[in-house]
Amino acid sequence: MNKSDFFQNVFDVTKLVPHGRVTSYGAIAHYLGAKQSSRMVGWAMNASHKLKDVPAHRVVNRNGILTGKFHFETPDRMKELLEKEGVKVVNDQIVEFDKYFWNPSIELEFH
DNA sequence: ACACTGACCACTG
DNA sequence: CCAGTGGCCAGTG
Repeated sequence: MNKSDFFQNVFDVTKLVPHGRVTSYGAIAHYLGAKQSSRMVGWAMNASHKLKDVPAHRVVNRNGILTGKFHFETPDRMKELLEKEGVKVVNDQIVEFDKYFWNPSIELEFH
């Protein structure tokens, strides 16, 4: 996997996050075999602004905090999108994050 | 070419 | 337990 593939894979995995579920930067990085490149996942999200079909709002940090909210059109946009999908957000943090967490390393595992 | 910055995370002492 | 730190690497000045 080369570098540009990494970015593309980040987008692909993000698109696979089911409606009403969320995942984390680290989980995506880990799934792609680069768990220490979670920062790059965030960077990829930044680049995903142009691609409108990437649900960047379903990607938060490992604590379920909406760290990327200020990169949306408005700071409340991310929360609105999540709550529209049934995910509760209080104080910029996802309530019962464990319940909604979608781990690609498990869900997309090949058997 | 160099230094610094991130929408982060796991490890260490 | 918590603060510090190293790793990752594309972009920017």
